[in-house]
Amino acid sequence: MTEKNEVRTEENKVISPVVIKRLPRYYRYLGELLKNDVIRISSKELSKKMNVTASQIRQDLNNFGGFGQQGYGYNVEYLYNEIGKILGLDHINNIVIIGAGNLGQALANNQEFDSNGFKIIGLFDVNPRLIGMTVRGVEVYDIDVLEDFLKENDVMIAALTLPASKAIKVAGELADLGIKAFWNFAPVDLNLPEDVIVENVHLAESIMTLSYRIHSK
Amino acid sequence: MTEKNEVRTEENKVISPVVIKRLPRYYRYLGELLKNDVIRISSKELSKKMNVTASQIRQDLNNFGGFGQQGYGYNVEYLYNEIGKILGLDHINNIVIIGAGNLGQALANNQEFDSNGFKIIGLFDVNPRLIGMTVRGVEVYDIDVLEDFLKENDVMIAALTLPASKAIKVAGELADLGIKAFWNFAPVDLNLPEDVIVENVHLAESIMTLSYRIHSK
DNA sequence: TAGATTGTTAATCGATTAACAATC
DNA sequence: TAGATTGTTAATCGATTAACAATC
Repeated sequence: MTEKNEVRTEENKVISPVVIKRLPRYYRYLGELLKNDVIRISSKELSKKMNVTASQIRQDLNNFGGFGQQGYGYNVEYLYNEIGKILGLDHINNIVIIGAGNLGQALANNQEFDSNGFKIIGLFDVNPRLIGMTVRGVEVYDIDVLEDFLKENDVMIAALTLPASKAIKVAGELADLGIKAFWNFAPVDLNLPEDVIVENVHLAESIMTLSYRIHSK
Repeated sequence: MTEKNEVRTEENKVISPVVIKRLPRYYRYLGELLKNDVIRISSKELSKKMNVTASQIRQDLNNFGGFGQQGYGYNVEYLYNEIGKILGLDHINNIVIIGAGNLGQALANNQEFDSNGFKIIGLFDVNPRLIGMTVRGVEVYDIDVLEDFLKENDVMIAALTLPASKAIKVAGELADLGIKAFWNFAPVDLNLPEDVIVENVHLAESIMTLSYRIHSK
């Protein structure tokens, strides 16, 4: 009996979402260390840099296996690569961006995604003034050709950078066309079938928590 | 003895960050209800809409006071306004955006911030091709005039939409100039004095958690 | 009044931290 | 070997859910 949207390791262990959220930050810090030619690091050293406990780092990593060595710590390059694999960054993940406004263009321009295997292969919009232009070599297509585009390309993720009202409709259509993962920037909750994954980036909610902290001081 | 960056109510109660993060979502749902002329709602009804437990809603709200009424539920407009006050949305929060690229422009163009009291009063960049242009009526200034601008304007928040390498330096300078709250879009952790608040939007980390869920299925 | 629903206490569940034996 | 540090179990802490008396 599997719960909806559960995430499990190969051994079929359930991994807590809070652990998953921390993995990319480990990955970023390890990437920095790697860039600085650091060969090995202990959970204690890393914990100081990252402002977390060494215990948490070891607990988190051991959800996925033993990557370290007693008395030594962790090999930076090995751990970096292993976390990359866990996060699926050893694959190319093709992305379409629905909504080619500033936000869609900002995502297309972001080099950080590229370098982690996220490949933006098309932008889509209804606005004729945007259609035909290119952003970092990626073309903006008429949204009418999206269905055909999806048939011809192996798209893993649809990023939704359009107004809330349109996002719901488009997400439903894309889900019907087989898209199983959405990166949603519209300020709305998409109600999609259970097997569809949604990651929300709610910017207004983000700045509101900042505002809270300012005003509650 | 107060812990660093703690957040307390008027009664000096510590509010958990997980509760704070949920408030904007309540606010959004209540706003929708208000728009649809719904007068009152019970925690049970709201819990169904939002996919959380009624218990959690009542617990969360009661951190800040009793906003409901036994046998009735909550008045939508009243609760909406009260949560708005808790979040500091009854103030105008002036924002400067440092980095006038696509992302900075996307934030400046976002009407959702405006309607919640977040007022973008200036964009700043080093790029002469951007300086002088306006985005939704907001001017892009040379970053050299930022110091003077901050003296003449009551800026609450600096949004950092520039490369990681530059973000650290600029954040330090802005903190020295008295900015106490940062909305950081650069993929780096800013290490600023204890009394400075930072809200991070790490987009690459967001899409990596999505990737994890795709590939761990 | 009777029914509904809150505010709040108690019970449960999950996440974090501490501790330490295993071992490199 | 001695010192260091992991992997993992146990203890603590915090968050969520359940339950229900209070009361509108």
